[in-house]
Amino acid sequence: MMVKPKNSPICPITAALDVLGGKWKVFILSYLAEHGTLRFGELKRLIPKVTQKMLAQQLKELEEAGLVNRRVYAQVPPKVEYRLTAHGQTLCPVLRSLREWGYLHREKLGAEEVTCPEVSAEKLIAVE
Amino acid sequence: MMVKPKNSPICPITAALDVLGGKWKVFILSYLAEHGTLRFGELKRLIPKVTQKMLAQQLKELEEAGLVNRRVYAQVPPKVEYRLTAHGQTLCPVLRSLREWGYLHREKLGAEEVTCPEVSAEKLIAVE
DNA sequence: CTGAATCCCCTCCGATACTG
DNA sequence: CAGTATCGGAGGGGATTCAG
Repeated sequence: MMVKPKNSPICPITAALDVLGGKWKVFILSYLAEHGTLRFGELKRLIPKVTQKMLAQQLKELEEAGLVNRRVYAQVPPKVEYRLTAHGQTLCPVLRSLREWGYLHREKLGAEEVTCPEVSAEKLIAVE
Repeated sequence: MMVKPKNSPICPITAALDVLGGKWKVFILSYLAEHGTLRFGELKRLIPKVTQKMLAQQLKELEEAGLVNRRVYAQVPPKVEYRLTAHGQTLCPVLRSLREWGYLHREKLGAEEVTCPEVSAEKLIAVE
């Protein structure tokens, strides 16, 4: 009697991207995975280019998705901490995998960029 | 979009998202990882909601990023095949990881929908 | 069949200002 | 400190048409 999905069976990729697709969500999740618990301002500092508005919005969506937990301390000045939920923690392998690839990918880009920046063409001839 | 400042030490996440951030790129890469080689029309059929324009655009960007190889057959009607480059193949673990998580996440969503959505004790008390 | 080119709507998101 | 509210520009991306 499991009234299953009236909707179309969503593919796994879609299911994942629905939740992770935001412009800053992977950053947020990644930093939370790394640091465990972070305050709003700490996240803001870790992701300099995000605006307050977007950070708050993305955090809210992540919370609604059940990936992030929001804890408010009743004090002045306000203090709000964010951390991954148990379900959010299941993303850690994915985030590590992505970050690892990004690291290697960046290295490869760096290797390709060697062909130009500051060394004159003359000096490059010698190589290879 | 894929503008990368020359000499800034980009974090791995940024490096990864610069290349994968497009709306359809993960889908494309995932299907190519699964099928090995696909024609344009086959990709279009596998991702029904993408438009021709976006599919072509995203494929072009992936090609420029060095993740996808484009092979054109000189014949009429035209035939163009896409596949992952060697470097693109290094993404397979990431894609598998993501897809696996999406699958489990989707299951969890289904399970959660059975429960009462009225229960929202969002603030303060956060037990785990 | 594969793709480029146009038009154009509509969402996203940045800047700014305000609140508790 | 941690948000919310509002406005407005930029551009993502959809529909359509043209081309090889």
